[in-house]
Amino acid sequence: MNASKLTDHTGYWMRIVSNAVSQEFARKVAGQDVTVAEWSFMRALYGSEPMPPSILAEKMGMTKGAISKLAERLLAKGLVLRKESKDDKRAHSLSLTNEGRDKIPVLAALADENDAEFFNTLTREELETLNRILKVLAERRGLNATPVD
Amino acid sequence: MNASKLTDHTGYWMRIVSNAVSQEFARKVAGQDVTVAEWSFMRALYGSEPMPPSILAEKMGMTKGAISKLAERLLAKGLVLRKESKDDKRAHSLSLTNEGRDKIPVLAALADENDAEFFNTLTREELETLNRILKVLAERRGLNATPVD
DNA sequence: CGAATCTAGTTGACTAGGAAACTTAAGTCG
DNA sequence: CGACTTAAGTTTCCTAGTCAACTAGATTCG
Repeated sequence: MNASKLTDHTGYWMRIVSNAVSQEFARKVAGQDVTVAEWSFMRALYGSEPMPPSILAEKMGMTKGAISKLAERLLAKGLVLRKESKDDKRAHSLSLTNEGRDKIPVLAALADENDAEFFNTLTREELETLNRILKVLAERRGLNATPVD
Repeated sequence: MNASKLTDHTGYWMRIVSNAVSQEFARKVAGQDVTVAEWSFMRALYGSEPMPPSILAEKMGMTKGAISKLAERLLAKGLVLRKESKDDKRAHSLSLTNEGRDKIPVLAALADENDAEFFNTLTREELETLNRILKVLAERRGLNATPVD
């Protein structure tokens, strides 16, 4: 390796850009009394059957602990519902409340707006490529195996 | 907006993928007694003139406070040097120590390895597109205005 | 020149998330 | 059945980063 040059580090750039996008989005959703992680959580839940925290953790690429705390917060805000499992007393499932579901379009609109702000300098084709790549990468790591409806 | 479908949220997917990449990388560099942010910090410094914390904050998309603490840690580890400015007693500049510089290739190798692990399923062309897009986005936000040597 | 303002960087209070220990509930298998 | 082992979630401890208040050194301008 050359002493003064570094090859591209995709992860490095991705982290920087992602942080910027998330930070800006955080500002946008703060007005809705929701954090970025909470949006992520709700989005993962949206349109799916109720699911256990463990699955959610996998989908979001977070630990069980983090999900546990997130769920607690969302529960307190009345946006998420926790239901015990009948056959396994350890397990439970999480789903959106009506209030939570109602909030999705609002948050999605903010997400669209934020995306636009960051990514609208890309050509349509570039953006599609980017989205496709990100989803492929996510799926390949078992992240967010959302039914591609 | 359809009630059951969400459009693509590039930021959402980027965050999830980026987190996964960073988490894995964190595990890899832990053996070098360095964190991801510290690597980022050192990488930003590498091959450039000594620079003030404020510039570094901009490049990395972090706050001054975070940089201040990061610098403190790296200083303690002997990887970074802090020098007072002559003409402005508030200001100082940060640069890598020899030890810090020596560590770069090792860390870069780990970064390469990590990148490979995540991104080698992409075609060469996809990867180039991804890198190009990320850099464009970073530059457009004034992030990491690294001289493209 | 001196008061007000601005700027560079640090510090403290707070929040979020990871790792690992822990709790409780299932399974397994002699 | 009863002792181990495994699994689902929670909790505790710790680290890292944001935000806002703060300190100290420049700068401006009456």
